[in-house]
Amino acid sequence: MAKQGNKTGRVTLMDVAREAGVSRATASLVIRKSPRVGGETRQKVEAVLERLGYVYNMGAASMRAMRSNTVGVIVPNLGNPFFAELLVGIEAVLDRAGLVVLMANSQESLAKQDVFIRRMRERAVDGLIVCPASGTPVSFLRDAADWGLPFVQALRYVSEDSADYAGTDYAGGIRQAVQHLVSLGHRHIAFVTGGPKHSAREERAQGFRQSMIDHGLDPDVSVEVSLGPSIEASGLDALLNHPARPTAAICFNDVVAAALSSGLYDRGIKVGSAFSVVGFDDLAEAELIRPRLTSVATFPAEIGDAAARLLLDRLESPNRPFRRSVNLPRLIERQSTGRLNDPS
Amino acid sequence: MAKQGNKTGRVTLMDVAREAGVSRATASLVIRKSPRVGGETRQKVEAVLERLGYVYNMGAASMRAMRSNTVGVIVPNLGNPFFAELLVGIEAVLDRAGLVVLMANSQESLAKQDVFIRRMRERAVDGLIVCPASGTPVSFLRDAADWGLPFVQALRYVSEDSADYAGTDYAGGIRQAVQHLVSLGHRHIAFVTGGPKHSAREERAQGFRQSMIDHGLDPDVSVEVSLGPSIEASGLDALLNHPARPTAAICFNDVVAAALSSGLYDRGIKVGSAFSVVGFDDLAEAELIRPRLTSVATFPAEIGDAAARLLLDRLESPNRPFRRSVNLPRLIERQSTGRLNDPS
DNA sequence: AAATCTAGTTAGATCGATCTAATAATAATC
DNA sequence: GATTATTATTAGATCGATCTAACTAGATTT
Repeated sequence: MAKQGNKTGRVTLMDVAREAGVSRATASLVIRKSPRVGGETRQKVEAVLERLGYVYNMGAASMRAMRSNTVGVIVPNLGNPFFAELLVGIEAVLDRAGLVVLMANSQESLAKQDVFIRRMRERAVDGLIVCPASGTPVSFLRDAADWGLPFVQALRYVSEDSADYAGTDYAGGIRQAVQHLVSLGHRHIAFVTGGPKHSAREERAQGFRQSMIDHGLDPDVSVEVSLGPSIEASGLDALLNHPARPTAAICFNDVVAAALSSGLYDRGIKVGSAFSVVGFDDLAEAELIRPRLTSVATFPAEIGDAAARLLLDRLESPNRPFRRSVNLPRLIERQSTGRLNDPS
Repeated sequence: MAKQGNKTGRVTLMDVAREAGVSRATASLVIRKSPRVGGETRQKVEAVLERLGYVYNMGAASMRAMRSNTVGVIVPNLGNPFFAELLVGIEAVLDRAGLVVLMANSQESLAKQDVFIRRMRERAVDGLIVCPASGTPVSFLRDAADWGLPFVQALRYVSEDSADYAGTDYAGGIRQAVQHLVSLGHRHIAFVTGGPKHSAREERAQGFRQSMIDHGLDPDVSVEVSLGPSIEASGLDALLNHPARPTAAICFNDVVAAALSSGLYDRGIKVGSAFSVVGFDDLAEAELIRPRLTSVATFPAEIGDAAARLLLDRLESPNRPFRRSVNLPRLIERQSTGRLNDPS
């Protein structure tokens, strides 16, 4: 309880050593749980540790040990529950490994992203998990390599083969969605997208094209809308008045799908019968909106889990070859998709 | 570009000093933007800084300077978009102040919360913003004070007057909801709650009781449900079969409200006409579900903003008296509430 | 011209841990 | 019984910054 009489008021290893009648070095070995210290000494030191309320000073330690037990995580849009879930998964794994998360929200800004990475380097993070902001240049990965900074890409990649990557099989997810709609009789299917451009979006768009071609259908029915809480009228018009007369739409993500679904509802178009909508990500809201949203579940927390594991593995052996961890998404059929009515 | 030949490979202030032909001390003054260094010298050093790709070592600095420019933030449930938004607000303010966020998710576990706080102390955070897990003892604040750790409570408080607090006027929000329902003709109103117990929940419950009493109505119609993506049947039964025959419900938060709304929908009870539902928090989904959810907006990002400012102020002057920053919530009327039909 | 002031710079100690290499004490081997 | 291992411990250097207090050299005052 009684504080030691050094300047800062903080209890240091030196205080502990003095009090326990051992050297700093021995005290250090005790807190690091080294087996090279005798049982009696260990107990004595541990008692003092507890009694003085000693708290490890990671800053001092990381200076010599070259290990901060801290990891940086940068997401592009924390306000999106999808990324929040990703963070949940990452945090849970790193927590169990005794690591702490330095978190930052780049808001898709390259400038911010750069600043955050610098701040994290200043804090000597052991590694970085980043969902790269839209437009991140490839030099990004080269820089990280130059700095010797272990680096995992999550959800999006800048380059597939020069860093670890954890994501999900976006194209495969879209394929399931197309397959589902086709089996319900739909032939004219639109892809509705929006927001910033990046690999995850590109993969979905490509997956859509390819799946449509595989089914012998027109792959060019694509509509771009601006993202927001609700869909703007022009986007809805573009979809409904599209020359291809789509009867169903696959959306880039659930936010777009929810906006589309409520937009259709407001125009009196019955979602699930008159028009089918498939979302992507399967956020909690997919289950809550009515009609319940059919969506491709991507399990963001699982992806976060995988990303964190990739990083842990790399910290353990920095020179292992790069890996890709690709989760398999799964279509969750609900009420927003239905069998195509014969046109009247 | 050319790396200096020290052991770790890292460019240090010493390298910079040598290269620029000045002392470490001067180089240090330059990076700290001290006015006590000459213009010519400054430029020379800055050029070298850039050329060598110098990165500040916060760990080394914080050891002497007693400042890590790092702040810990602990939330009880990151998966809830409400807390994610709070985090967005906190992060934005701290980012602008050049501080970095150490983030942790306590999942309402006191044990985890304790571990996280220790880890943050180990990393010498300058301060802490915490939404205390349910059941956090008052000793918590005393400990923080003992450790000299600047501490802000967000959304929930353990004690009102022994630490800063940023939250919202929960009782006032509930009052608006009651007022709204009463003005629509409702007389039998239920309060639907769930999840862990804490000050924010208590304030809402108290606010409900008081508002009902003020309107001369029965304040005791309260139903507890278990939180989850959808509402369990027993909770719904308890509400609908309640002896007081409520015609409207005010929910603890939007997650409960959305679950209730869809539960009612599934039983064929028209929300907004046959039964009115008011949510709390006004998450994005309030706008997306159908019927659109009437909800009390609490602007979590704003609360995060306020919490972060409180912390910044306290870091600046550690001995100022404690403050409470209470946001004013606002009822957003949508479609889930409607005038009471005359009972048939 | 001596004394005082100011602005710019710096050597050396220091923060709190870890690492290296050495040492002492005991046990195992020949 | 001398030599080699093994185990437990430690003194002192070190990581990379900041702080303190001192020291220039030139400008200003007396």
